Amino acid sequence: MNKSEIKVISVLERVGGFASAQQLHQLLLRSGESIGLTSVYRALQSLVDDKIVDQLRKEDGEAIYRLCGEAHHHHLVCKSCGSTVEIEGSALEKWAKAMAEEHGYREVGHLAEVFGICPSC
Amino acid sequence: MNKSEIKVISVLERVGGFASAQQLHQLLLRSGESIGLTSVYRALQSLVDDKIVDQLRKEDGEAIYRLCGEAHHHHLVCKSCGSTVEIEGSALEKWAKAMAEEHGYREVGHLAEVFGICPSC
DNA sequence: TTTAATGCAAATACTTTGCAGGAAA
DNA sequence: TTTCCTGCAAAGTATTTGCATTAAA
Repeated sequence: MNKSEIKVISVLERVGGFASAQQLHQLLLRSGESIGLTSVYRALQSLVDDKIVDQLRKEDGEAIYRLCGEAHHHHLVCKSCGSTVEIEGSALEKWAKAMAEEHGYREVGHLAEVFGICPSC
Repeated sequence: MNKSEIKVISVLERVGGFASAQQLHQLLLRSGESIGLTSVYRALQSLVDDKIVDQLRKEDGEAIYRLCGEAHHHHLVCKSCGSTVEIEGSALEKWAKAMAEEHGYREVGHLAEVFGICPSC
């Protein structure tokens, strides 16, 4: 955990939700921190790898980040405004495991996302 | 509905699931069609506006498209050799629907992929 | 002729990488 | 020293736009 990562975590805490790398960089500069955009990207990437930060994509393809809530979860994403909700996935885990076992697959992982239009859109 | 849009719809029908603009363009070229990447993007954008095509983003930010309301299946993919098996997904559909309803989401879709190491690898 | 469609090339936006200088151990 | 950290500048990638050419009506 280096300086950049600490700075990025603290600004993510301050934001309390999703923000893009560019926004986080601007916020850091405005609060007097000295940090390059490159370091923000590198810190975010490392935090995502360590599962400390969640990464998602807006409709326009820009990545947005926030501090992780729980361990393994999935997302319900609004196609219109991009707002997300973490959802419970034990039924999905079981399904993925069952399907993989049925076909003799080992070291099983999965990827899932549910999308739609949220109530406020 | 112009020529490009018709070509894009037909290749999406052939694909039967999600594909990126770049993939669709390659597929069209390989099947002997003459079309520019620009036209593929323009056709997709127009089809998305008309709600004929669904647009999503992969984790890496690339946009993927599929025909709306199309019944689809899922794949079990081998991380090692890339071979795939079609798997049954009714449990997953139910889960996705339940999660979305619980949060008041409409026009629900989902994206899921299971991966692992296949028996022969 | 008037309008719409097409595609190349350039522009754009976000993100990643190469590399050299600097900090830390 | 040796290793890691930084950030500028350059490169990379997906997508969009300007513009001149072509097809269609």
